[in-house]
Amino acid sequence: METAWEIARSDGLAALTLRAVAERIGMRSPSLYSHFDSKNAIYDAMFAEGWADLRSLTDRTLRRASVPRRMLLQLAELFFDFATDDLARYQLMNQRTIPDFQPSEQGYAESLAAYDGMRSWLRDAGVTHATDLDLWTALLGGFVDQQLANDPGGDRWRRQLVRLVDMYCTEVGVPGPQLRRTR
Amino acid sequence: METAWEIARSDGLAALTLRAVAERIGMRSPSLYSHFDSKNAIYDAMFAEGWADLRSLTDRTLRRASVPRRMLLQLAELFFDFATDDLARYQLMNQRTIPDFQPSEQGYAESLAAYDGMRSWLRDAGVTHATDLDLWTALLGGFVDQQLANDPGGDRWRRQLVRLVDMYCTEVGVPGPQLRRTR
DNA sequence: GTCTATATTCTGATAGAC
DNA sequence: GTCTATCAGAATATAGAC
Repeated sequence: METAWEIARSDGLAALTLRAVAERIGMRSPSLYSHFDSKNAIYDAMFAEGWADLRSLTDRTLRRASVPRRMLLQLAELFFDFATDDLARYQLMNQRTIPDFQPSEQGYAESLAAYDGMRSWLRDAGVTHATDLDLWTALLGGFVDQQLANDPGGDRWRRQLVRLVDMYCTEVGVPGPQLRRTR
Repeated sequence: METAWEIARSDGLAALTLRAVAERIGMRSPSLYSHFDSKNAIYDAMFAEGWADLRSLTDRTLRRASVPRRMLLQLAELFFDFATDDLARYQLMNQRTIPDFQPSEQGYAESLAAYDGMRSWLRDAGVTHATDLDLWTALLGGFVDQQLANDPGGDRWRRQLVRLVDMYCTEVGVPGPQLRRTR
């Protein structure tokens, strides 16, 4: 798994091959079939691991009962940094990059669990409407996408996260003063 | 080109092969090299065509001098519908799905021209700050991504576009009354 | 411009010995 | 669990006849 992630990160998600994985760990490709049923099974394990990592990171990092707007900003920064940290992982988790790959029931469940986790944090901030949740995911995803596509390694969108959270909070009615003073 | 688009749409962008293209039009794959230098040259032509189509569609459809908020809504709907109409096209134009592909200078110029077009429409609405433009692209892209990934063919995010435009206009200071009355 | 033929390389996957 | 050997097929690309 480690090696698979390394290859996906450096050469692209679609460039992942069994031979490349096996070679790097000093094995032959058929031996991998003792551990995974197919290549897609590797993608699937990576998919599940990505979502599990995001969830555990969130649980370890965020603190409840802080000022709602501050908490949402932390949530946004956490997700943004996690996502932009690894393009291949983000593509696997959130975009349909690999034509044949579809997550298994387990993998899908992992992604739902992560989504539920995020939902509970938003609930703590008083956000419960389904449309408000959809708005949140779209805003965050959009920022991540632009950062990855148009300024990889930079902070052109990352530095507007505070503004984004303020705008969102105002829109959905999260109380509290603005986090940011000027444009 | 037509056939290449068809294959990319139905089987995925990465599933595009010279053989498949040639077969569908009653040719042999080597013959394609009389028209394109390489496979990536086909991707490149598709990339440029996608951006050119978006630009010409925008120029043909939008009207200047309407109410700023209305015009921005039209711009948003136009882009959203164009993008969600064809996942493969969107991936090619906006995401790094094909590991080896990088747009040529011409293709890149086409994308810049389309971006300039969008910028001029936003300028007409009084939006000029670079950060405000970045915010616009991120918001729109995020909506498109969520629609494609989580509700393909549906309208779960599409129907929140009015809300998005209102929120954006309020944030960046586009004058005029709200387009929408309730959540 | 299109064809046949072919080079070269890579792919995921299986059979079966150890 | 790991190996060798191999399958069956696919991929992009080139050479050269017509």
